[in-house]
Amino acid sequence: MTKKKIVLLDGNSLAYRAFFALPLLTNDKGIHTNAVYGFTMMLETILDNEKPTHVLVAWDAGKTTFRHSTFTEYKGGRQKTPPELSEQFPYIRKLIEAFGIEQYELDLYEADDIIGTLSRECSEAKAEVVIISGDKDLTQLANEQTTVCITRKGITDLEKYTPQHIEEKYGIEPLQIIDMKGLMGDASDNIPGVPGIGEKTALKLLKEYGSVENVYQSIDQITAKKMKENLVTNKEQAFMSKELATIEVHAPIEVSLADLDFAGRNEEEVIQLYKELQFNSLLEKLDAPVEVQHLEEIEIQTVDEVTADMLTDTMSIHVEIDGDNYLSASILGIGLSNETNTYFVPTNVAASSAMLKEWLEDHATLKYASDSKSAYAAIARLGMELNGTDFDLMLAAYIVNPSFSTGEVAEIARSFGYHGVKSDEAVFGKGAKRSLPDAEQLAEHVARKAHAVWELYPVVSKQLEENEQQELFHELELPLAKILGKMEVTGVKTDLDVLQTIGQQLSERLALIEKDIYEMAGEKFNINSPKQLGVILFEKIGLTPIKKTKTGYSTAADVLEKLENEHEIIQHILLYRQLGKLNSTYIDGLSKEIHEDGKIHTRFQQALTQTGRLSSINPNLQNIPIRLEEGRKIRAAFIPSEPEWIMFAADYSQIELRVLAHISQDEKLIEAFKQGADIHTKTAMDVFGVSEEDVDSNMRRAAKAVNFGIVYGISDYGLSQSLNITRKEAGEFIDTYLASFPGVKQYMDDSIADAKQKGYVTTLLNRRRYLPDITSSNFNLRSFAERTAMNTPIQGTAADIIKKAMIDMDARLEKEQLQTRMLLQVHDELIFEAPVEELERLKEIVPEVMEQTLQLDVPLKVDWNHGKSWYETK
DNA sequence: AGTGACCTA
DNA sequence: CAAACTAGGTCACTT
Repeated sequence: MTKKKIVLLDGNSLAYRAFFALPLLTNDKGIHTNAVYGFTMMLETILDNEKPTHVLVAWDAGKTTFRHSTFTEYKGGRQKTPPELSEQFPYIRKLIEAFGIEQYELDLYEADDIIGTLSRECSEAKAEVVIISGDKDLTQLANEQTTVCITRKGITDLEKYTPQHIEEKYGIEPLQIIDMKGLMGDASDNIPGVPGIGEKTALKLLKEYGSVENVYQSIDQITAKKMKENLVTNKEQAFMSKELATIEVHAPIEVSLADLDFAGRNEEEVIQLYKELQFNSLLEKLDAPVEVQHLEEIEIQTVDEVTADMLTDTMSIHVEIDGDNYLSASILGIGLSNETNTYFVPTNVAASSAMLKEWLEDHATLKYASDSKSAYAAIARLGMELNGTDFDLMLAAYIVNPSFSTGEVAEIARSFGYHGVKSDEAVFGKGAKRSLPDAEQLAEHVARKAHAVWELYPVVSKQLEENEQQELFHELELPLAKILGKMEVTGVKTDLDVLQTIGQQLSERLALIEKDIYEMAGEKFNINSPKQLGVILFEKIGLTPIKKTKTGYSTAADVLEKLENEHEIIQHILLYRQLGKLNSTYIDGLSKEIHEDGKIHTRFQQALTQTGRLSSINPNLQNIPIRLEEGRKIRAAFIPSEPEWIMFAADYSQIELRVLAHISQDEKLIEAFKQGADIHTKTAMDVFGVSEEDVDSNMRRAAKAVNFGIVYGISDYGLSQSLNITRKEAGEFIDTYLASFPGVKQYMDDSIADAKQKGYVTTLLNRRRYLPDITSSNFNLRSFAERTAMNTPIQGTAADIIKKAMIDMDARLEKEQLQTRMLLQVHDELIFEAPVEELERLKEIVPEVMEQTLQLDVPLKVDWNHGKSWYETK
């Protein structure tokens, strides 16, 4: 007989974990399904990986447990279970049943105790036990037979706690986890512990004394005065905490190993349940027919000729592309819809229709687009223009809430309660299995997307109205989409020869460095593999690892820099990495992106970032090297597309700090910018309390780092890292800064308070970002939300400003009938190509337009440069 | 598909 | 106490 293997799952803990790890999903009946889905994924993975002979899911019985008679406040202060999760518990139970797994709960006891008791019984019987939970408390149960798996991140990533792992991680034995909890407490269970003692201190005490009892027996040996005092005053509390943290391994349970036989799941029941919950991807895996989504009946007409009666004053439009790159992938067809009709126009029909062209180009007929930028660019490829765009579903949804915009019509539609359109994945498949459906299905899908836009127009518009974001949408994002489309289609001329020459030189240098590294290491290995590099540096050469990653030793640049004096191989590796990056990403990567027209056509994602910035992809032209000269040379490859033209670049100086001055209304900061002072020097004067002449370069550097930190939502740790000083010193810096700029301090506090009260923060032009984690009990999540609350209005307002400047700039170029073309935006910078005759005019209007686009209480300042390539605009 | 490393503002 | 400063994209390696 094969050896028994028992898997014990902590039902409540895993359900919570699944719920919070996944975004809210709903089935067509409006029941939330994310926790059930997550739980299912966990179950499938665990059963697959562990192949157990016996399984049990243990549940907490109710609110009151025997621990409450020890401490009435046990698990006090917990937020009540969200209703979206509560409604899912019955489904999780059904699911477990369908999987053929036993479930058990016991009055007055928690799931922990059931698991503890069973695992004791099983390990006494020498059976192998695997415990799965999100609660680290359970690690006290680990022993030679028992492994405790704790969810790490997401839902299927588990950290396995064996006695060895606990020893490595904490330096203690599993049972001492209880002592650790006794000393440090546990905020989530409201176990008090001893004040002032956290994980680090608790472990130190345990390594020295072994247990809570021994700590108190040897209390006189403890020299740290404050800690000793805390220990003495809270002695009772420490023992009580230890008791609370102890899992009962002799609970009066009525199940035993024999009851937990796992014979496999009932396929039919599982399929039935998956259908009800609409777990389509899981159904596919089971080779079960996916329930056909019930879609509202609409009549769709595929047209072989566009006729006048089809095209009305207002219609929605969706241009379907084969893939996501509308600049190069083929155009599959156009969907058009209004209140009476929905059409699919195949690409060849559209391309040859003068009637359609006239309608598309007419400013007086209004179009509601699914994604107007892609429509502009795609329609331009058919030799037509798109005018009269009055709505853009993707942009509108993004403005209402930047977090739920994937750019897919079906997904946006669903989040606004419209279910009449299938997801692209359902129609095309995904990954390697992606393929075009037959003509009829394609026509229906495209037409339905257009119809969805029509149906959603009033819904999303109303939301924009309620949020007071109509202006942001109509005056900023919508006109910008057209300009960005134009920029993408224009593209940037790129000189392949320049790239190849640099690439050649890089390759030669890399070969030499590679040889040196192999010699110093004494063997050949893959320098690009952090894993192999770690072995060479920290095992073979014997350097001291400074930081660890999840998978091994960290070999990040900041770690290596600290080791630079230890071994000469380090600097070679750093150089190899730096040059290798240039070669792979910038030389090879960019070369591949040059089209037949000799240009690179990036795409700007307008509905992606949480702050309102743009991002650039395929390729990313917003991260071309500049900091180091070797990389900067890449910029020489970006040149004007016409002979005798020049590149012209203009950037905002200190835009984020100016925005901070404006929105915080800090008098000193405003004054500094009004005087046109060097802001870092001015900051140094205030923070160090010296006069301008006495600010040395170190002070200025420190002040600059503080200014950056302030913009990012500062922490003492972050600043200490960037300045290589202690956390304490960094903290003092920040305090001094905030004391001398009280308006900034006030702004920081107000932003967080605002986010807590309203649930979101806003920019100057009323862009929103929701921050649900701002009230989280998880320190990490909450801190992150707080920094975001401080940073987003600043970064987002700067994004608003340059977007508005782009619109003004485009209008100005048009008005003055200039040939100059706007090519790129890099967050605080605009790059143009221009005929040399227009240079003098640009020097005047570019800074003027950018500086005057919005009136703040501080002036905006723009610097500009020009040259024969992007490299020369410095 | 996820991770670590490194490029930008 | 614990964890650790904003927003992105791409590459190579690994699973």
